[in-house]
Amino acid sequence: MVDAGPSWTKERVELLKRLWSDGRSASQIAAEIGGVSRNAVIGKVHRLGLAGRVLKANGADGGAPAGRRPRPEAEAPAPAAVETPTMLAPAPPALALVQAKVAAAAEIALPGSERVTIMELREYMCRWPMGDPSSPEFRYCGDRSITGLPYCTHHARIAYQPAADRKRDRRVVGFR
DNA sequence: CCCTGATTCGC
DNA sequence: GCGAATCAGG
Repeated sequence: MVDAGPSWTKERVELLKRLWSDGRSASQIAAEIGGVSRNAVIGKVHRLGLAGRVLKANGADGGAPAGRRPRPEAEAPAPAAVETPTMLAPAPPALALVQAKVAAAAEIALPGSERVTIMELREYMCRWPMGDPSSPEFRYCGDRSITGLPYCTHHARIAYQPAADRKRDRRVVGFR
């Protein structure tokens, strides 16, 4: 006689609780437990009333009307939006442009940096300029950008510095 | 394109 | 009760 299948046994629930309170993500917990999806983990967590970790550093935000759409009877096609490379052309702040030149002159070879031309630039790619925009060698970072932001995590930190941190000018060494 | 949790609803 | 689908966001 085999068991009816892996369900939320005491063991698995306790493991879930431990991992969740330990700060593990739902997908990691799902992989750890096995046999369940990340959605299953989240669903169980909510049913257990464990949801709402005081952790708000991630994309979790209460009050968002989500959920499965209630059985669509008809579905109208949506017009396709065309996006040309020109539309993707960045308009970086002057400060960022200067810093980009600094990076280009100093240390471009960042690990994991893809570097793409404007034609290769995709919506999800980092639009941080690298090199002289007037040069044929001009490239963009091309690394995976943060969704909703034009830059990758690395360049976003540079582009979006808190006002307090920007108060003092950064000395440009070896470039002017 | 990767990822996170939150919510709803058919089963 | 379960969890896929969906949503909202980084």
